[in-house]
Amino acid sequence: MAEREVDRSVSQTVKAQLALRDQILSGALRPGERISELQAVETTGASRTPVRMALVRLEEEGLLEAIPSGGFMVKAFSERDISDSIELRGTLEGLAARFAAERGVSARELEPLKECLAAIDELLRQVPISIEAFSSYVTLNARFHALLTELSRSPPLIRQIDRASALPFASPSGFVMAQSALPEAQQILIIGQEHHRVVIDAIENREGARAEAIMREHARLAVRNLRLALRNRTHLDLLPALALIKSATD
Amino acid sequence: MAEREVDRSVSQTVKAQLALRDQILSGALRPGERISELQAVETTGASRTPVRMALVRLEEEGLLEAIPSGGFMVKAFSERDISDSIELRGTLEGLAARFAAERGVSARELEPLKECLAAIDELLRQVPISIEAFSSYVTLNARFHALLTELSRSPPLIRQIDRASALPFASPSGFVMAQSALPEAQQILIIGQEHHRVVIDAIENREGARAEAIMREHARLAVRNLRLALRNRTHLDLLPALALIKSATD
DNA sequence: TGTATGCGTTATGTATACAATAACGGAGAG
DNA sequence: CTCTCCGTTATTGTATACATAACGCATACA
Repeated sequence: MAEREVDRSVSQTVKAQLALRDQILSGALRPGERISELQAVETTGASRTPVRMALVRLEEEGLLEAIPSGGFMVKAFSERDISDSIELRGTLEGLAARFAAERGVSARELEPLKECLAAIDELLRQVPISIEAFSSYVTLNARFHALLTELSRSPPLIRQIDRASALPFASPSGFVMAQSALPEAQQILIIGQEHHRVVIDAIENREGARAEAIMREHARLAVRNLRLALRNRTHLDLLPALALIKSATD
Repeated sequence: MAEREVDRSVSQTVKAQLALRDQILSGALRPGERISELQAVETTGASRTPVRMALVRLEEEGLLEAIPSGGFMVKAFSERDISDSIELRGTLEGLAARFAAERGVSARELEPLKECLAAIDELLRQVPISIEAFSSYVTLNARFHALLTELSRSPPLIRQIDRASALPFASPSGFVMAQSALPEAQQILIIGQEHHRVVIDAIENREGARAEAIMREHARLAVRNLRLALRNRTHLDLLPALALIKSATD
């Protein structure tokens, strides 16, 4: 078939990677399910070579698992895998905060962080928070975490944090959304914002240990809340990525 | 050419990946240098498809960097990148030690760690240590760290530590070899062994915080020693992987 | 002499054909 | 009726051909 429609604006590899990731996170492909290359070729519109490159990348990202006899399957995660991933990310972010504090950060570099902080404050003034505001919160929070990571000025650490965030439930947006399933959601967001404020203060005052400690606490709080949220399964449709949890945890 | 000699014992992709990694770590390909696919095809004996898969994997490993206009180049690291990578790994291992301590480890699981410890003690009894003994030490030390990581029983964490060790200088073998360049090498090994002993003790007594702290100290020591070793550039041929340091640090 | 443009060469991105292997099903024997 | 073996089929692994974009060089014009 020569009349394959080709979108030349992005590479076929990237297109296939995005499409497959969507399929996985949306739950169209279930955990444990084998991904057929041919099927992926049909659904993504790319040919086998870019599809295979995308599969390799997704495996490295942690969303897929190589099958010894060949091919890939969608990875399945236990509840503990998820909480460990969040704690792992918190530990890495703690190190980033410490690096930032110890190495010093100019007022100008801290500016965007403070803007984020102020914007979130504004959102949280609403009681109860609206859906739109919550959506903005998710974006701003992710931005805050990304900026904080950057402050470490450590490419290897930034890279590792990015990798740790590849798992959707371990990303800032992911765990905020998981927490939102709880009745105390608003209170949780306010506490989280307090953490944000403290870490900036610690970095400004070059208190590495405090900066690190608060980010770890931030993550531990997220873990506790995730545990609670997983009890209230009814709300979990808020986090489609949780489709990745293996059903064995039921 | 149909008469390409093919080794069917391992996949061509793996073969290419190993061959390319060797070329990078041995310094045959210099940092910043662009890797030509065609050239890689010739040197590895695989065809372009497996070579490309290997390149993608090596990029994800952190040894290569994608060039925006296409293709890959050998990544270059600054001295700080290296020390950050070691500290990063130490932080992750600290978390692993804490998990092990908090979650509890049976005596049977601790057995192989203790065997490692005893074997290293045996080696360190030699003063000065022989080349062969040092080589055994490198292996045993890597084994100790791998076993400790496993004790965390956290697949996401184990995975992340493996990734952090992909950079050769950040692996246990890597930094031990870097330290060996120092005149105080033997003393350093003895201190490291003391750390190993403490972490096992902490895990046995379920002291998570102490187990974590000692692993982080272990890494910080390695960083300090690496800094010293980098001053004594004359000895650095002991660590071929240091070919990855960008010459800008001269 | 310097710069800009155009063409040619080379390398990468993509598609597909071919080969090998593993999984699955059916048939036959115990 | 069940287990095993063989054949078929489907899917992955590999190779290569083709398309396209980038780089460099040369030439011409300012």
